[in-house]
Amino acid sequence: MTIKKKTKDLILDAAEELFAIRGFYGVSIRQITSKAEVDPALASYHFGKKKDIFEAVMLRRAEVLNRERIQMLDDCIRRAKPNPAPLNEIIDAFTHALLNRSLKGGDGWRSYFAIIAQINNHPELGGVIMSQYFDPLAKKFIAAIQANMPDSQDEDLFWCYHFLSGALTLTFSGTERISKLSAGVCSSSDLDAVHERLVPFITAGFKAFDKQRN
Amino acid sequence: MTIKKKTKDLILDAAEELFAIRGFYGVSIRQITSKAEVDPALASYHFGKKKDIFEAVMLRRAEVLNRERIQMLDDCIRRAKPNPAPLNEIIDAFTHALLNRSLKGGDGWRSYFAIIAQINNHPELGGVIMSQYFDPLAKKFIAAIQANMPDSQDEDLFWCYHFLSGALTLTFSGTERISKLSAGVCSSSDLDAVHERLVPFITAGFKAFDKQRN
DNA sequence: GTCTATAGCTTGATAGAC
DNA sequence: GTCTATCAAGCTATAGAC
Repeated sequence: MTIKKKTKDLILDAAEELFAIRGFYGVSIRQITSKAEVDPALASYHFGKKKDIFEAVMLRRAEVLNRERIQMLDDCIRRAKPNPAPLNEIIDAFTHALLNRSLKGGDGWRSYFAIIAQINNHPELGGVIMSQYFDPLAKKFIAAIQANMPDSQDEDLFWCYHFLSGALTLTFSGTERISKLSAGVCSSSDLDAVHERLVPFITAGFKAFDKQRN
Repeated sequence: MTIKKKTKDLILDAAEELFAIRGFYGVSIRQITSKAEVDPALASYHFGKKKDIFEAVMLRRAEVLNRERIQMLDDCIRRAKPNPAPLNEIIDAFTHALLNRSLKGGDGWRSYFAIIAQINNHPELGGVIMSQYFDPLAKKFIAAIQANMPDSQDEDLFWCYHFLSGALTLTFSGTERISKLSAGVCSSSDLDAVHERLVPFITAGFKAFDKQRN
């Protein structure tokens, strides 16, 4: 039943796990191929340069993720018609697939999100790689929020999106800081707990800029 | 007038700037000493190992920062007595010194905060270094919030703090992503704009978990 | 597709002269 | 405190045999 994994995937799996912990520069090709139990020369044969391995890691899961998120957004817009979709459902559509994969997707997904968290907060790469993979989707979500808050100002909404992005990616980072800070009351890996709190928190934040309601 | 900087500070300045852009592993000791225009051997003479340079960079600005923040918190608590301090003032006390230094503190401070953003989202270091330097202060702020929202649940507050931390540090990261996403409507470096929006956003988020108000 | 072998660098760290 | 010189190790990347 278990089919032997292709070399390419073995390399990507190993690279994903190592990049998540030590970042791009903290990992060597030899460490990757060693963890993948594959010859070092095969990395450049299959991918080319080290940067190409990293981009392949990024790309592999981005597509499936964004497809799910757009699907959820479209669903909640359709359900609400002819009214605009409720704010909390929009936020949930934005975050649900991510939190869910991060919780139940296995180690590969967890590593992937840890990389995303680092990239998003990286001064050079955040504006390039994150934009490349996620801006088209971000624009769709902001448009949906605009439909819900027609009198709001663009600048407010973009900044709110920015805060959402920061809160969300820190959650992915896999830091156990909140466990220590709360003396065990909270656990970083308890993504159900985040699930229940992130959406109301962010929704309330956006609503603070709804001119119609205030 | 201009006093010649000591070698130690030259090294720290250069290291700070380089670590901010490329992370710990992405920077070599030779790159640091070269930028500092100082002999490579002096790095280990003054600091020891590479990790010691990094920790010296972290430590240098943490103390002055936390002193300012605690001062502001104590002030707003004293002003409100005998009532609990208002939520928005507590959040402002938590963020004001950081945003202000990041805006007007010069390049060194900007680099420092970019490092903080990366560390906070780093799976290994976030739970160690951030806790070490900032958890005592975080606990004071959460206690102040608890005084304002006495019926709230601890678990809710810790998670809200976590979201605050993520939103705040992403702002420091210096990514220009929001500039691109908003097609120029917002600019990452316009920290006045953040100043006006972060506090109401986060305050509203916390209030969503205030049992007394809902 | 896989592996051996290796070229050509750069790295962290230090010993020892001044 | 500063600098020269250097070591051993690790690095990316590839050429060429199988």
